[in-house]
Amino acid sequence: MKLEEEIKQEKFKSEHHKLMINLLFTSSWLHRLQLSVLRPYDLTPPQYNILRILRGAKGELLSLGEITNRMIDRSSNTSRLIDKLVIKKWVSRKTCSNDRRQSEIGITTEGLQVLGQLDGPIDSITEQFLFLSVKETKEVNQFLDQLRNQNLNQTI
Amino acid sequence: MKLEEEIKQEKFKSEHHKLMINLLFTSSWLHRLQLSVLRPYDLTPPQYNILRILRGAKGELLSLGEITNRMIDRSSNTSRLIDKLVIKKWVSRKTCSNDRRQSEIGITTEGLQVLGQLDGPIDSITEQFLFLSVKETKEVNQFLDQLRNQNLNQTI
DNA sequence: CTACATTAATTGTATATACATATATTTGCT
DNA sequence: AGCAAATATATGTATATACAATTAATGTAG
Repeated sequence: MKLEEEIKQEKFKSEHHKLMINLLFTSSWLHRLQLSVLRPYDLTPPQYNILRILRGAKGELLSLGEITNRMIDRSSNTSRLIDKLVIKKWVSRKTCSNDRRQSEIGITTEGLQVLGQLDGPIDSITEQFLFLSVKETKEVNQFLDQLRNQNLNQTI
Repeated sequence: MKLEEEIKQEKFKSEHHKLMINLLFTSSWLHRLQLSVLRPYDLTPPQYNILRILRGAKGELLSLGEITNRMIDRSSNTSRLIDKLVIKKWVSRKTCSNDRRQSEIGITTEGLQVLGQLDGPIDSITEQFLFLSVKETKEVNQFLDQLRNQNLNQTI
């Protein structure tokens, strides 16, 4: 369905305005898709994001701040998210000995196993994007990167 | 900054995978932009969305379900959001006399006033999109509409 | 070396979503 | 009419974000 039908709005003020709403709407849809894949594994999207970041670090331990910097949603409350992952034993956290304000966070073997099981299902979400050519995909990526670099966003 | 720099990830598995992350990341950025504009008016994005829907109805009263259908975020808990807007006196709600299960919800004069004050600031967010040509904007819109209509999403 | 600012992380509280369940009303079947 | 199914909304509880404030450790200026 076109966005107009989805949200029952006959027309938008401009094509640009529609694009803004479309981005938010589509991302909400994508978020629900993620949820449905992660739910059987007792993971939420931000928790999954953290596990992916830690796996990507290839054994290197990361501080909480470093994880936050790498997250898709910057406003995540990483501290409490890590708490929950530690309880599930998918993540380890200990105080950094050099700087005792920091913590050293890593993914456990169990955490890696859960991620492994999820790789397939998550890839199948990515496959939804394959109807776009690589060239088109690059163009949309470039557009999004540019969008975030207009004047106004300096203030955010 | 390119997404790679934003989330400190050197490279993505594919351009399509980057696009998926980019959509989520950019929408989160857009969300924070909205928050910063709405905050001085004591509104949140979903509450603002509801006011916009009611203004768009041009005086027609809408049921709670109808509002939900028109929202950007379908999983919003409209019932409790309306509660808060009623408390602020920006929205009115009464039981529908024909079908007492439904409610008839409308925007108040005060609600319209708040919206009026916000039109400028919100438009300035939309202006961030103007660096794209109308043709390109249409293409991205079409892409997003198509994306949501691949096989998998039937299940969601 | 002490006092003050800075930094890293945690915590408190309000708002919102996710999902299941409950309540009230209406519809439809016999 | 009587009763089950369907519909519209509300509520309970867990998770997460938003923003402010706090705590603990470190850095630094004098």
